[in-house]
Order: sequence, then C-alpha cells, then structure tokens
Amino acid sequence: MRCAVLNLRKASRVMTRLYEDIMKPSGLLPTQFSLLVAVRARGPVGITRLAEALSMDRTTLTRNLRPLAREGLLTIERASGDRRARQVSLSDAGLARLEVALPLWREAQRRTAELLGEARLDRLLGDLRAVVERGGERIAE
Amino acid sequence: MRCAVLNLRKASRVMTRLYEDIMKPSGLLPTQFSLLVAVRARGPVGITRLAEALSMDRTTLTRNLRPLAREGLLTIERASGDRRARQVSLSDAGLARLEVALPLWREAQRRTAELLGEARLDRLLGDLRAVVERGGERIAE
DNA sequence: TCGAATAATGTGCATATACACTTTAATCAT
DNA sequence: ATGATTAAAGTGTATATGCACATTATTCGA
Repeated sequence: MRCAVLNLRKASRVMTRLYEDIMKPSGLLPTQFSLLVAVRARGPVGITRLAEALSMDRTTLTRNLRPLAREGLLTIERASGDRRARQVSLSDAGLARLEVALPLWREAQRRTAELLGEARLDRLLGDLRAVVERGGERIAE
Repeated sequence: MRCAVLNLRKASRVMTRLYEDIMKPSGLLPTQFSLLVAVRARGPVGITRLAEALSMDRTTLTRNLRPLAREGLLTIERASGDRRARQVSLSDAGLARLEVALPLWREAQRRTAELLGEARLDRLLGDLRAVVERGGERIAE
C-alpha cells in the first residue's frame, strides 16, 4: 500500500533486524549503539536535549538509558547547577564497548550500501532527514 | 549521523506520531490500521502468511492482533482443514471501523505529501520498498 | 518575597518488536 | 504404520515507544 507510515515502519523492522544480526557480537542493539554514539558526540548532556536530538520522546529515552546504565556503559548524574537536571555521560566501559561495536556497525553500513547501492542509499538518507526535519516540528509545540 | 538504521527509526518515530495525531479520533493506532487493511485485502489468512506480508515477526503479529480481537474488530478462528492453523478475518465491526479511519488516514497522507512534496514522497516510498524487498529476504532463510 | 508559571525529570499504563523455547499437528521416509 | 521431520502457532522475557500524570526545582511577576 502507498502508505508512508506503513512503509517506514516495515523498512525500519527489516533494517533493524539486519543491523541486529551483524552487531550482535557487540552486545549492543542498534538503538543502544545509536544512543552511545549520540552521548559520546555531545559529552555530558541533559535528557531532554538528548531526546530532541534523537527525535525520541523524553520518557522513552529515560527507559532506553536504563539497560546501558545498568551495564555501566554510561552514567546519569545529578547536575551541579540545576538540581532537577541530570547529565548523561559515556563511561570508559561505554567507550570501550563502542570501539568493539564500530567495526560491526561499519560492516552493517557496507552491507546496506551493497543492498541498495550508494546512490540510492544517499538519496534515502536525505529523504529520511527531510521527514525528521519537516515532520518533527510538532515536538516543539 | 549517516546511519541507515538510526535514520529509518527516527523517521519512523516522527511519521508514526504524525499519523497517530491525525488518526486518533478513529481509535486506531497506525499499526492497527495497517493490520486491519492487510486483513481486509487478504480475506481469511493465516498468521504466518500475514506476518510475512507485513515483514513482521510472527510472534509480534500474534500480540498485535490481541487488542483488535479484544475489541471485536477481527476474529481469529481455528482453520477447518489444518488444526494447527488459525485464520484471521475482518469482522463487520472491523470494516465499520476502517470506514471511520479511512478519511483520517487520507488526511494524514495528504499532510505527508504536503510536507515532502509528491515527487519526493513517491521516491521515498520506492526506496523503502527496495529496503524491504532486498533486506527482507533473511526472513525466508 | 512569595505565589504562579515554567522547566526537568520520573512513573503507570498500553502497545510494538522479536528471539528462544515450547506445544501441537501434519507430512514424510522407511 | 510409525518414528522423524517439518510446520503453525503460542509463551516468557527483554527492549522500544509514547501519552497522561506526578514530582521537584527554578524562575518570574506583582
């Protein structure tokens, strides 16, 4: 069917399984890997800001952090200034885990490019970003 | 980041919220709507076959059927021939619900086309289908 | 300064997702 | 015919997702 949400969700399921398979030896699921990468790129960062960067609901992020914090891959600490806020940081173990996962992630990327072709993949990524940019503004309401 | 699974999942979240908002008055979530449409198109259909059509794990489908069966929108009955199999069918209430939801779905489609432009949306749908076709074959292994 | 509005986060609940394992029934090979 | 294999489906467990509501702390206006 020519339905945007159905086709996005279907493709999302397929791609998630592909990355999961390849990245399994790292012990990280694709979402968890993305989360660690996002935290590494932003240094200590608040939950709300991190959620916005991932176009993810804040409360979803809170729970997605849990298994990673449980494993000690990142830390969630009360901020020094604002006592409401919490800062998420990558731990040394988290960085080490990322280094295990990165080659596997690159292999999954390679496999994806092989499936679709570089040009089509680039085009798809651009269109997906357009969806996020143009459709994601409701979040700020 | 130039990551296929991250961008697909992000876009999927954004688009899901957009459709959810618009379709809310129907009482159907996007996944549930897609499921009813898929059942309507296939008449009485087995769980495994339906799951394949949706690129969805069979056990996920089993659980996704539950709230719809609970509301009486579809029925799940033992097949006459094979006593292992179950047949999923759309009920009259399901059909009625679909007719409530369809105009809302069309509005969500219209809004999506407005956000991306017709041409870009068509291109995106084609690329997503390519992901499903080329990446989804692992399921058959 | 103190009460109201705002901001950052967490919880309860429900759905979505899928792997590993189990159960039951059909089919197939000998 | 019967034991082995295959096929259809369900369950246990864990993560992913987000809305409604609650909590706590900051900020801001009179």
